[in-house]
Amino acid sequence: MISQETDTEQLILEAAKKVFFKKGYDGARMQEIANEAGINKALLHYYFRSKDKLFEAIFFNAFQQFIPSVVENLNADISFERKIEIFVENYINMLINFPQLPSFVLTEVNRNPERIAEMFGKIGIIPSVILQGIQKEVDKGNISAVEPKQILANIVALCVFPFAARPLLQIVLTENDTAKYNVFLEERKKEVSRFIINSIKI
Amino acid sequence: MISQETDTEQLILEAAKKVFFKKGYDGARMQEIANEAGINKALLHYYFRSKDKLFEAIFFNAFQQFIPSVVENLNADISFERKIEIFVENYINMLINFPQLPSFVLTEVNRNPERIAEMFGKIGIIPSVILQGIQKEVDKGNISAVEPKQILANIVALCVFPFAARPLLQIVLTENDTAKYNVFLEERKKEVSRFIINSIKI
DNA sequence: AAATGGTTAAACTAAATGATTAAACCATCT
DNA sequence: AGATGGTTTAATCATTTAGTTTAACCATTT
Repeated sequence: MISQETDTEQLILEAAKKVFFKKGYDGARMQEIANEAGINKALLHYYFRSKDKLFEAIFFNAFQQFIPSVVENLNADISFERKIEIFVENYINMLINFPQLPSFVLTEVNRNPERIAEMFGKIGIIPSVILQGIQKEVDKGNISAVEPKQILANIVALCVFPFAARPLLQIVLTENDTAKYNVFLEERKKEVSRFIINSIKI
Repeated sequence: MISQETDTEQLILEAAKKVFFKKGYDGARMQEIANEAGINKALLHYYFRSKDKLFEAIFFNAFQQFIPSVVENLNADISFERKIEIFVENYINMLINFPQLPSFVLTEVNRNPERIAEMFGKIGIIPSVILQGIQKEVDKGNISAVEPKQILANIVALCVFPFAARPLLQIVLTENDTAKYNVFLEERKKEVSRFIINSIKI
């Protein structure tokens, strides 16, 4: 019984993720999700009551995955440069595994910006910690006196944007060649940290 | 007569832009556009035949505005660093004036990536020119030997991302304070070019 | 002022879609 | 075998929505 339930529920979640990621909330159709899962449309409502609820499950999960937890890394006893290298490598690796994550989250976040604040609360992330961590490095004189805000924005932008804007950048940068663009993304793991470190070193 | 037509047509375009920018193609409703324009829904179809056609008009315009034309700037007889400063300042200024442009274009580009290639043709932009321009600077030894692809991606990412991800970044960076975030965006005009130049100088 | 032709609106249509209901199904227990 | 209770489906509902039709409107021309 239980295995039955988790199986179907899981099946639905995977199908819903696929469809929502591709079409967004407004473009997704319950029928299409049902087809994708190979089940009857009424089952979706049986398990999740409404499109909203089903979407919420998918979105919360995606949001959690998209917002990186950097706290452990920040406290580690290594140089700031090394911290950046590790973060960038890990985060871009994750994005390579879930390439539609940025465009999905950004689209939905823009569609409904109000509910985002409470989302941060739910996943227990305190943004200020990261900024303070960077400020400490400035105070210690390890990096040049740039506003932590700007540094953090730069790191995230450089990691995420190539995924969020892939359809455009793939044309502009690699003649719309998917394989070439994948190479470009691989190279960014080293390139982004080199770039960041270069720009903030004393 | 003519002024009548262009007036109504313009009215529709402005209303459509407002609604499409906020809700996206799938979330937008013809009725809402009509309300926004203060006219009857049938008039939308009278002037634009279909939702698709109306959207196409809005999207083409937005796309054109979003893709910067850098050719003149690239050929100007000034240092590469100065070119970057000018581009970044102009582009971020434009984005400050049309802040929803990035999220709208990126959302729609991801929803329908296939049609983008021909869009570039229509607006007469040859992406390779920009990359070649950067390569020339590398060859001349003006900047360090970084792949032009990476440099261009970095410049665009740093300019666009703070607008595309504003609802998230505003919480993380400026405690969800709109005025503070606007200051942050202003500061980026200087910050981004400083950042780029620092990272590619020999 | 009557006719003409473009413009606007009200009413309507057909299809799609999220949601509900009621019945069928199926495994487990007695 | 029959009852029980959760699971799945087919059929249906109510609403929304893009698009159409028909008539009213209005300025210009004759």
